This record gives sequence, structure tokens and C-alpha cells, in this order.
Amino acid sequence: MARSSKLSGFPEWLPAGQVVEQLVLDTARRVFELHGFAGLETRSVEPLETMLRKGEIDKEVYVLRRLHAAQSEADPGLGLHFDLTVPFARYVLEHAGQLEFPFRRYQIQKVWRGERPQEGRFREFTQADIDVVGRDALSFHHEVEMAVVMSSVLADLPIPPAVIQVNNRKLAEGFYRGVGAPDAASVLRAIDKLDKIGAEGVARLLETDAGLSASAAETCLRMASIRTVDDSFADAVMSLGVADPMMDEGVAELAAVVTGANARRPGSVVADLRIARGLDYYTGTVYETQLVGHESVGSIASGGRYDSLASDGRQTYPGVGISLGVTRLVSILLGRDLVEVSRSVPSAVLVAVVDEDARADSEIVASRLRARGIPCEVAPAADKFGKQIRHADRRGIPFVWFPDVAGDTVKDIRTGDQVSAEADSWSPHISDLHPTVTPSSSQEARP
RNA sequence: GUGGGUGUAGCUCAGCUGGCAGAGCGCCGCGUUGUGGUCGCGGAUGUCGCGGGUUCAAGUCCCGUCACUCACCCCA
Repeated sequence: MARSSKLSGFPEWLPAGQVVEQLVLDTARRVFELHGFAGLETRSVEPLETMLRKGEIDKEVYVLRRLHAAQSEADPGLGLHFDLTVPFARYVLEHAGQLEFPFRRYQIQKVWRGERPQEGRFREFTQADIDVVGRDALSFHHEVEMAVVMSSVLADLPIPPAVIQVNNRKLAEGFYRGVGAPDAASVLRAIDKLDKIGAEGVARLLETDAGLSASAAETCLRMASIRTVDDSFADAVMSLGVADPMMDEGVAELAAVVTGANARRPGSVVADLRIARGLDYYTGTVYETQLVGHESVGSIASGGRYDSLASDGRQTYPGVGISLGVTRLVSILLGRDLVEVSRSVPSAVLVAVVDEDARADSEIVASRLRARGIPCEVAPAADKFGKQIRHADRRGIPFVWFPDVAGDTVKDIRTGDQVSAEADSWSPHISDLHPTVTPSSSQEARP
């Protein structure tokens, strides 16, 4: 087969990497379902007007075209979805009559963005999304719940600590309006660069791009530098002397999210007033998540509250959601050697083959093990036992089974222990039954 | 889309002012003739990204092109 060069932005893992990704997916699904979210999948394509409804022309959408479409044929106007929130909003509108509100769903699917790839940035990647959508109204406590659920997922994974940073769009927009900013979005955009270009760079941007006075820029910078683990950020904001009713509302909401989430999962959330997130449809709480020690890669889970992403004219469907960047997270774990995978194959046991005429005996052993839920495979060739053991060793398979008319034996090739065994009763230790993913020593060494 | 960097063995890379394509790791074999790993010995492996140019001679110099990569933009 001709060798295909790898395509930038379309990651493909080796088997061990796939084990890591599968663990993330399994964990997300388990925790989501534990919290009562129903699994859902939407089609991969949406009409372009659906995706770009909010005027986000700048999205780099991959469009769909039939290879044999005639020149004269009208453009179907379909594109691969770039997130899961917009398709979900469309789904809610279409099925509103058959859904119960507030509607809770999780959705784990690939999404596509035609942007230039970089570390942690891909053109095809998987998101694990949860949203709660109400009809006309949605209780505020769901904005606490999103942080709690995502924090639970992250805490159940063998990864460095993750901190969900929360801000509130009303707080930010109200504050910027209060200091006389003509365009809140451009202020947000500038503030968002604080990590990259520093306070002086942001101050310059605020004056040139966002049209702020030097003193207003200074005030915004002081606001953006506020970061607290409790609701004390509120006093810090008030001390800046900016007054705006929308801001007050945002302060109260943010305080409720931070105290609420930390009451249930201590240390899971911080109020960070520099967080901009999604300059598009978010209207209240916004979330962003950093992996401690790996902040430069960007957020691994983001989302927020949106008041009117979906509306059929008579009713609106406000929602709140958060999305785990599965591919980004896995790429950090693999690229920075943060995890160790016990083996690259599911098999706990390699059943040796004495000679090709006796392969059926080995297959019978394998069937008996499988009947009891023990993943195993039969050696591909009746090589010398040394080679068969090496075959297992290379893949990380911990046990090799030797069929023998005088009585089978099974060898733990890590310790060299070899014992008599019956295929109908022997079991590996539970920790050896499936591949495991553990924090690597380099991760533990991290402070 | 804009700007920088890099393309040589499966992987990581060396290869000077142009002169027989290399190392380490990995892989295969043997020592050890049906129980791996360590050790020793031996072995195989290349479209030097691609195309053109200069030259007696190009991995090396020149032009073009493609890919990858980093940054900007933006984002999971």
C-alpha cells in the first residue's frame, strides 16, 4: 500500500493512545449518565445557515460537496459541524414537541474546524458535551451543576489537577459599559490576550482597538486581574468604583456559581475575571478549564450560559452547557508523557500454540476464558515458546497460557511465576483484567 | 490567510568549504535445537520530501513546489 503522509490536524493515535482516549470517553459517559444526562447523537452535517445563524462568518467550516455534482447543480449548503451546541439547539427546536424540559443530554462526537493546527488544536477532534435546556426559562442552579459534573469527570481521570475558571458575561459587559467602553466585545478580545501579551500590551490594545481612555483601560486591567477561590472577588470589583446594574447581576451570579460549586466539590472552581470565552452566544456564566502545569495549551473544557441560542419565534430555549475537549486532553497526556498505559491490547492472556495441529486446543482454552469475561487471544504462530512469550511481552500482555495434556499452566511473564491452571476457573487479578492508565512518574514529580 | 523553522533508515538525529549515505535505539538471526527480558556475536533496512538547475560530481549550492511544524488570527 502506498504510504500516506500524515494529515496535519487530523490526529490518529497508536493503540496505547487509543486506550487513553477510550478511558476519557468511558469516564465522561459514565459520569454524565450518573448525573442523569441522556445520550444523544446528531448528524455530522448542518445547513450552513444553521451554523452561521449568529453571524459568525469567521468560523472556518468544512463544506460538503458531491464529487460528481454538476456545475449547474445548486450548492447544497451543507457543512460539517464545528461544535455540538449549535446542532443541539437545532435539534431542540425540531423536536421541542417530543422533549421534556428542562432537557438534559450529553453528546460525544467529532467536530471539524478548518483552522491552522497547533499543539492542542486540531481540525478534527472529539468533544464530550453536556447541556441543559429549558423552555422559556432555565433555573440558575444548572450553571452550578455544569461545573460540578465536569469537575467530577476530570477528577475521575488519572490526570494533573484541573481548575474550572468561571466568569460572567453580564459582569464583564456591564463593567465595560460602566467604564464607557463603546464595544464590549473588543474589550473582551483584548483582555483575553492578557496571558500572551501582558498587561502593557493589553492596555495598548484597549486604547487603540477598544477606544478606551488610559484610565478606563487601567480600570479594566485591574478588574481582569481579579481571581479568587470564593466570592471575595465581588468586593474587589466593587472597590473599583464602577456602577452598572447588569454588572451587579453578573457579580451575584458568579458568586453563586463559585460558592455553590466549591461547596460541592472543594477547589474545583475559581472566579477569574479575565475569562472571555466564546464571543458569540454566551450571555451569562462562562467556563474555561486549565490543566494545572499545562496552561499554555489552552482550555480543555469550556462552555457557558446562552439565553436564546434556540428560538422558534414563539418560545425561546435558554440553556447552559460545557464541553470537554477530548482530543486536546488526550494529546496533552500523550504528547507530554503524563500517563502510562499498562498494555496496548485488551488481551490479559496470550494462549500459546504448541503446534499448528493443536491450535484447536488453544482456541478451546481461549473460549473458556472469554466465557468468563477474560479478554485473551491465541498466539498467531506456533513459534518457539520464547518467541510466543516475546510476542506477549511486546504488547504488554501479562499472562501466557501453555496448554498441556499433562495439565495446563499459566505464566505471569512479569514475575516469571508459572502455575497449574484450569481454563474454567483461573482468573487474573482484577487489576490485570483490562488495560490501565496511570499517572506517569513525570506527572507525580510535578509539584 | 500572514510570518518563521524543519524535511536523511521504523524512531531520534549526525553528515564541515560539493567527493563511496552514517550513528544510537528499534527490528531479524545465532549463542540458548519449545520459556522471553540481560549479555555477546552477526545481519537487514534509504525515492536523502518532490521537480528542475549549476557541476566531472549534489544529501550538501540555486530556483520552484509540497508536507510537517511554530507563532499570529481564533478556539476544545
